[in-house]
Amino acid sequence: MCQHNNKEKYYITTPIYYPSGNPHIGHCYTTVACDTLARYKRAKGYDVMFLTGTDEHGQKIEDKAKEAGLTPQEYVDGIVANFKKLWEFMGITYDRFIRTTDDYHMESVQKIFRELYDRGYIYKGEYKGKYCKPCESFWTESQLVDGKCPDCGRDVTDASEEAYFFKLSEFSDRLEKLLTETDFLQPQTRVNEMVNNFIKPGLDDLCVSRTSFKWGVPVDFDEGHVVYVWIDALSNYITALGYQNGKYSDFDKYWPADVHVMAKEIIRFHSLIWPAILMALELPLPKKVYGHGWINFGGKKMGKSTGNVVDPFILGDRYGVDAVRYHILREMPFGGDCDFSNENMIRRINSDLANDLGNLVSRSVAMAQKYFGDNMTRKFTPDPAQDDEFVNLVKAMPSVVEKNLDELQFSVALTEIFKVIAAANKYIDVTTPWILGKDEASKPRLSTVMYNLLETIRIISIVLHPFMPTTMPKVQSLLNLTEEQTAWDSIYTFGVLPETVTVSKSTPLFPRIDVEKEIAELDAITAASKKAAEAPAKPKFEVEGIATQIGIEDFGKVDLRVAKIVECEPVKRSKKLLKLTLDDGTGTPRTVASGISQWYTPDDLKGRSVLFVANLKPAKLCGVESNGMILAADNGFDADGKEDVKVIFVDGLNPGAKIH
RNA sequence: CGCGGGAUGGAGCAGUUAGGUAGCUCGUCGGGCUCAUAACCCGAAGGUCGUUGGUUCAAAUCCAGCUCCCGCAACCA
Repeated sequence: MCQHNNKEKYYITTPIYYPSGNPHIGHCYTTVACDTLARYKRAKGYDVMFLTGTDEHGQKIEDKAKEAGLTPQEYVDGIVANFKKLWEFMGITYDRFIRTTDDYHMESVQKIFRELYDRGYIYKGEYKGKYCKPCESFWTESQLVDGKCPDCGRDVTDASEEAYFFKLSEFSDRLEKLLTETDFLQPQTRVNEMVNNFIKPGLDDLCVSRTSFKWGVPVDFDEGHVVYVWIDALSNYITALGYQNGKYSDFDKYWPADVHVMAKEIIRFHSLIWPAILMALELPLPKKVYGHGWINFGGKKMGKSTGNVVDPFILGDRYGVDAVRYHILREMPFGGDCDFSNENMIRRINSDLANDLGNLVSRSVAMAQKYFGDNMTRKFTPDPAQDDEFVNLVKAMPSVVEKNLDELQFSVALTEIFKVIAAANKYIDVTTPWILGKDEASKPRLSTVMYNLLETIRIISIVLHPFMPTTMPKVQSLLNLTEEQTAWDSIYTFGVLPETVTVSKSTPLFPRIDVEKEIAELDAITAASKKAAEAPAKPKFEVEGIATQIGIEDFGKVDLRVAKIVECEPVKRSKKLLKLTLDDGTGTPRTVASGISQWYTPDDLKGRSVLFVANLKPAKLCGVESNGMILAADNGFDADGKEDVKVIFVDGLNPGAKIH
């Protein structure tokens, strides 16, 4: 073990998670990966700082809390407790947990915001959006519901509000260099995506304050403004070390971070916005940003409706936390996505953990006891033909594992370890201990074979410890290993195990799972939880509140007409739009785009008559100019729980007929 | 022509950067062993490497076109 006085530091972070819902298996992956790396680095003697936490501000939290009838703080407190419970359950050894609602963080954010302002990187400008006067609230285009205020359903007007902007555009060149000329962003395949999508088209300055909601860090020099997510959330990586606050004081020690780990959807924020903020603050940049893939289900992104059992608590309870940790780290390839299924997980647990690893330990320990009792003494009797290849393989493994762990290639590291496990099982077959055990004269040779096996198990137990922190100590206690014999640096030497090994009786480390029975049970759980989740949502067809009263003259402004659909085709580049050509009675064909392709195919619509708003201002949607709006009803939810929309057909009426 | 990823034996993947007998895990079938968690070891079957064309002595690999899948972004008048 390298016990230097000045231990090298290692600072690793997960993102701070958004607690608008409970944690799921995706959060688990990121956090388990970081934990494994943190444990590995600690074992190697690094002074590790492993940070995780939660990003608790913003409109969405405000809304969710309201829905639940709680204050935002009460709401996030509840969810954050669940996150912490899960991390404890999964054996996560984070050193610090930051919440953006922590006083010290909020204090730091205010100072950082002011510092950026003082340095001239933040300026006051105008944020354009849609405004609902009665509600006094701003909305973005995408928040609108049918072009109306999502709160009250009334019309909104173009308006702009005061907002602060960060001069992201100024860092364009430096960011491009950072991405293309260094290995800052991992995996490299993401670099093109960032450069082509965001840098080349030109980076816009970033809106970093809002006045439309209150749940956030107030801008301390301009009342009414709240710091928007970017500066609030990203700066957690430095405020948690005490940057601009008195809570902690190890910024100088741990910054810059050695690696920020995250899922790919937020790579953009960490590879563009975050470095730019740090450049503006004249702080060192993190050494590496690593974006991993997603855990999908049946090739599709994770979603509530997929109905898989993905509750990490349930999986951990049934199979053991270490098995879950192993599976997700083994399955996720470097940079890519992986597919999660209960079948795959159970199969992998059975074959890798029960059959190969568990059984290897079990049979080795059992033989040692059977032939030598509790204390086995090696009488060194090598057989190069049988031993050398195997022992050399074991000796070569640690450095390969370390290399892959350093590069966050967990699945490759595990594959390498399990090659040794397979080789050990084969070694037993080749050396046939049960034959050696029959003859007293071959006992010395037998003791050597057993020693090689137990020594291999010792080394494996150390390299697997960061991945499976609950199970490996059990293995080590079977061999009654001392602290030196389980130290990370001892894996480079084959022969650390003492000549006389004390062996304890073993019980199966990973019990075999009955696949069919287990799948059936999981399916039952899935069905039950799906039912429970849907029960309240399903039958509900809520009648929307009636909008505020209008005069007849207001209604008169809307020119409703009958039209016959003569042509209909999907709009390229769009998932939801259909392009309709209408006969509106004027003799001039009229083009209208309608977001109904989820519910209707072109053939459903051709030749049918519908109602539409004829005097709506034209708008361009995905390259199609739309001159009007087809009337349709929000018909609640269909049998699958999906939104149901029905176009109002009026077949037989004359195109152009006016509705009043 | 918005951006990116993918298509390899029944399933899941590696191999593509620096062209040259197509590899791994699971599953299937046959055999071996009996120390072990009906586990372990050996062997076999099974692939025109999405498609078309090009470069080359030689292409899963390089080039061009096409098809399909997934995601991001945009959009849901």
